[in-house]
Amino acid sequence: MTKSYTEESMVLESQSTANWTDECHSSQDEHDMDKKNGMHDDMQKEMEDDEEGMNRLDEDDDDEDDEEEEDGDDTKPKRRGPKKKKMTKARLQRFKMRRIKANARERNRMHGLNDALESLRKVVPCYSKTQKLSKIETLRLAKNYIWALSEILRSGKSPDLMSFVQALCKGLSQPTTNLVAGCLQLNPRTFLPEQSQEIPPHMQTASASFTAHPYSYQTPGLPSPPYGTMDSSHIFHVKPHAYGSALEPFFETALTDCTSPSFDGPLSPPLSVNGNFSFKHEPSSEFEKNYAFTMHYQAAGLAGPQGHASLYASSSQRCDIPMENIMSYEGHSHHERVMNAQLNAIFHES
DNA sequence: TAGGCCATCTGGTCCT
DNA sequence: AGGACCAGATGGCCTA
Repeated sequence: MTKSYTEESMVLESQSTANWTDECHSSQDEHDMDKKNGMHDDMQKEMEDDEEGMNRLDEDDDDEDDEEEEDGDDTKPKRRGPKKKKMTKARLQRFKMRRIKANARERNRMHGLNDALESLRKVVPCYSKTQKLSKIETLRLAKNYIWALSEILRSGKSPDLMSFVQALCKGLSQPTTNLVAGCLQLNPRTFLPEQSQEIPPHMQTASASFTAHPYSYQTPGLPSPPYGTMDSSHIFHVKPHAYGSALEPFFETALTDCTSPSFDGPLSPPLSVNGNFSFKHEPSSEFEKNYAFTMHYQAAGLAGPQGHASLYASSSQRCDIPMENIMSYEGHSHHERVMNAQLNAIFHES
């Protein structure tokens, strides 16, 4: 393993590996993990040395004071300033010990972070055990998801399918976009830039109106593609509007869609007071059948009409969804449970 | 083979 | 002093 060597670590390197070769009561867990992760041979050797050093720490610690006084080299002129402590064997070992413990903590911390990320993967659309979203894509999708749901809550209107998916995929890489589309049983090409002209006029309108995502990834500081390639403001060449007003057309369109012949239900908020969160987009043509997509979250026990009823006109007014079109999230029931819990929390906390 | 993603180590900084 | 957090560096794995 190549490391960024510091003075201290180089000393460590040269002294420790040569001297501490005896008893090794190393942690089997760490070794297994390292092997699993394809740890370098010399890295493993290093770890072994570290652990040996740890085991011998107690013995050597007793000698520390004596060794610290061994500084007596009279031939060199004395240096001013704070005396730099000599890196004695004991100090080296203490340093190594600290380093080992710090490494372990850091590993645990990162594992905790990864666990949290894994939890996040499970509650955003497109959870798959087999094809995991990358960390960065998970965060981006989650952010888009939260944003989209917030807008639904804020406006109290159902978004149309295409715009919702576009919102989800905003700023995501092409592969992730495909993945999300696949999970939602959509054809990703239907909302990719080069295919935009194939989108039915009403969908183009809806999509175009959803282009003012305030947190677009099309910013100079971000890495070059594939990131940021899905910003629909450049997809549809529509001028971004200011946040807030920008979404209104999107939800207005959704409203229109919901009252169009494609929807047999009345005007309906996607998320009712009872926590019934549902989209409906019944395909009205062969073309649209490709986009069959639904979400249906049943959140029992959420605040009743007295709670957040004011947000939405009536909990009984919903666009219900044909169950045959239910989205194909892996672990959908789990997803639902988590969502229910989250909605519960949201409604009960506010 | 290049690029993306990831796990790990490491040193620095801040806080208790 | 020690722990948490962070960012940089590095090397392994995987895929187009």
